[in-house]
Amino acid sequence: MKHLQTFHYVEGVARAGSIRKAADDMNITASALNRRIQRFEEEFGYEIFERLPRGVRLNPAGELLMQHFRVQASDLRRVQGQVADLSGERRGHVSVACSQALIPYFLPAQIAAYRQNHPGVSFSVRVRDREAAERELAEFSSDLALVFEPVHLVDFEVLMAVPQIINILIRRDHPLAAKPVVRLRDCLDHPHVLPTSQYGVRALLDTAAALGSRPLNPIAESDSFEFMRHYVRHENAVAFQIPIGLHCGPDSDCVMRPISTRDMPPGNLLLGQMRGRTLPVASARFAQGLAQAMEPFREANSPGG
Amino acid sequence: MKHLQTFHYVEGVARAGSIRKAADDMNITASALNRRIQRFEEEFGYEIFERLPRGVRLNPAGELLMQHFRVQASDLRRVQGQVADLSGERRGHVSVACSQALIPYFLPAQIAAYRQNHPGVSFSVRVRDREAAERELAEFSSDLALVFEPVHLVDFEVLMAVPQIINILIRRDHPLAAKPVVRLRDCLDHPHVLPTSQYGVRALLDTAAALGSRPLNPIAESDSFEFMRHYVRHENAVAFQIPIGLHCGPDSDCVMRPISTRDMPPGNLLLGQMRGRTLPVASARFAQGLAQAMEPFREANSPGG
DNA sequence: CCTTGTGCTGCAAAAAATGCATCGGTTTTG
DNA sequence: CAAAACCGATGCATTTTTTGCAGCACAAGG
Repeated sequence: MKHLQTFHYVEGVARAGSIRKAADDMNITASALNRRIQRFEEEFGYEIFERLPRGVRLNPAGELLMQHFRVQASDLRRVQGQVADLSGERRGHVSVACSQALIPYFLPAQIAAYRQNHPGVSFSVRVRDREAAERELAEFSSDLALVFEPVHLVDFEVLMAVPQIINILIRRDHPLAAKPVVRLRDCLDHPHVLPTSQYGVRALLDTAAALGSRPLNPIAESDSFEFMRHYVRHENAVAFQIPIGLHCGPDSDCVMRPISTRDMPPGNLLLGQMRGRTLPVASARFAQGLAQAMEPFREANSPGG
Repeated sequence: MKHLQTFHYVEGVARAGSIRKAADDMNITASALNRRIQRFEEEFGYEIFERLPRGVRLNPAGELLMQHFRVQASDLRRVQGQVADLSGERRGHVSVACSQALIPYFLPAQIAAYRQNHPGVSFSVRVRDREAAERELAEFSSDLALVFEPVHLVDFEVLMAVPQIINILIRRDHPLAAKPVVRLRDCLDHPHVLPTSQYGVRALLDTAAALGSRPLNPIAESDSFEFMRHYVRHENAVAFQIPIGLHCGPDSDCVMRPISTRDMPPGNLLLGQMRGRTLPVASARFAQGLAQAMEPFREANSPGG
């Protein structure tokens, strides 16, 4: 959209931290870009960048303005969606920031199901840790966030919450597979792999371990749940996962077992949006569908096994 | 602001109902304006005007877009206000749509008081009947509305409400001046002047008269409270007014007397804004002050006498 | 049937944005 | 301590975009 060009340029400069770099990124001359900024500052009435010896940086006024631009751009997309809707097209675009756990099974299935009814709607799926997912919402780069145990919850409007008991993922021949429910201390006695600290599962494990005064002693740590999932097959270790993230069929070589709630409280898987924002039609509908689909996972133990 | 130029043009065309007329109004050629519209429609992806044989008219998509533009423009002003605020200027502009009753005493005093502390803030005061005031809010042409007995209340977010007992305004030598509280039927026995039907006072009188099965029989009807106020001096008639609208000092030749609440329920004087909107700093502050100043008028009878 | 008013379009002129080279400044580097 | 590397700003020629003018086709009203 043409009249948002200024926004695009300002954003580029803010991101690059220098007009020249930004100009390079956006295939424009530094002088042209520089003048665009100057022109805009003039008509806006205030400088929005502070000029540093090594470049530029948004000043508070600029931050305010950027937020305004983001809202504006997002709202324009919403209007376009509504217009498409009333011309019977049901088009649109939905962008979701989500935790890794949702990537393999849950989200693909949900999106496919939604697209079956609305082929005109396209999706962006971004894997983000809890922190980044919330930031995406605030910056209007994502419409929805689906995260396990979000950190701040400022500007995060909860659309749906389902408690999730943390499960361990082990091989069928692992000694712990015999019990239907396992204790945390038993898990820690066996070799275990842990997610890195930016993940909600790790945060819960950290506090639980501290309370039980049993130190975590991971043989491996990773920011990839997929890695951990595959690793347990090799060394017969214990991995941790929330039930919604994994389906262990009866013919799978792995099983899941819930950790006793006496050791660890369930964490919350939250579906949320930017507080106060009016979502585009497509996103709102999709969120509704997601919420419905999340319901069965409420307090769910390891499904199958 | 440059990037809102399209908005300005679209609005002009929508208002004029024809591209050529709008072009004339806005000092631009019809061809240039026409092409702006076309270009915009192209990049927006949908037509926003329906072409009629005698001109153009916004289609539903266009209506949606206009609303978006209005929000956007209003939000930009808010941001500019905030920026001015953080550079310590405390500038801004407040626009108020209000009923006639507030014009002579209440609003001038309030605005003067506010401007004493914030000389950088300017004001627009528009006299509007209840209907128009609410429309102004919805179209973002006014930040605040101060109306007696609003009609629809959709999109009207109430910031403050004070009940107002309708008073009669009469000369000191009028027979009804003897009683501290008057009955409606007694008023109707005397010659009386009434506001026209778009006003809240009239609406309340209409229903009360209907309930008491006593017909209204105005010797004069006017849309100007000022006219009615002066008329009572000439023919010794009865006029109706809400207490906040008038100060009758002890040396005045007129007095006010409340109508018994057995005959008429108090109406509400409401201060409101567009639902869900974030007001500019200045407007929000001023609204706060207004609300405080309204408090003493709660259920107030004729002040002074 | 002609007049009036509409939106639309080809073409030349005017206006705006861009690219290039360069200046004056600060920081980094050798 | 000087040279190199960046930085934002600016003057000027060029390119791109926008505008104005004139005229077209079409529909309504007299």
